[in-house]
Amino acid sequence: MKNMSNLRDASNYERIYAVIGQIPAGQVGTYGQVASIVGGNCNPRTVGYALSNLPFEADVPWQRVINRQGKVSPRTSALGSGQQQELLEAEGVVFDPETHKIDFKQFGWLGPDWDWMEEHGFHRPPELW
DNA sequence: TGCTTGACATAAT
DNA sequence: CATTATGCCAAGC
Repeated sequence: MKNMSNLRDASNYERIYAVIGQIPAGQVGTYGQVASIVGGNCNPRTVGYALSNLPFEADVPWQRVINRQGKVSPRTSALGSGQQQELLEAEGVVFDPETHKIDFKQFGWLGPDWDWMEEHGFHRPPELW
């Protein structure tokens, strides 16, 4: 286990996983949002790629990361987007029965705690909702 | 080194 | 709403 108190020198993947790990149950973040928090040479595609490379057993709440449309990504790995939606619903996230989208105003993650970010060297994410 | 692909985002059409 | 185009970074070949 690495020293999680300083992620400034950690790889993008570790930073991405660390940020996603901060998303509480019942809330969802987006690929772009995670990328913004991680900052630097990290983009939405990098986040998606990192998650696609994520081992199944990894202790990362990957299901709480969805796309900007408010829907689970249609190309989610073997588990399938249906499974991802189930996991989120089990956490209290509600999908619109018609559009199959979640309401970011209700379930949108506002980012990690300020002190957590300061302690780990992250910067303030843009307020999207 | 260069090209292609990918669990994306955004703007234009 | 869908389709296209472009930008972005990491991996694989």
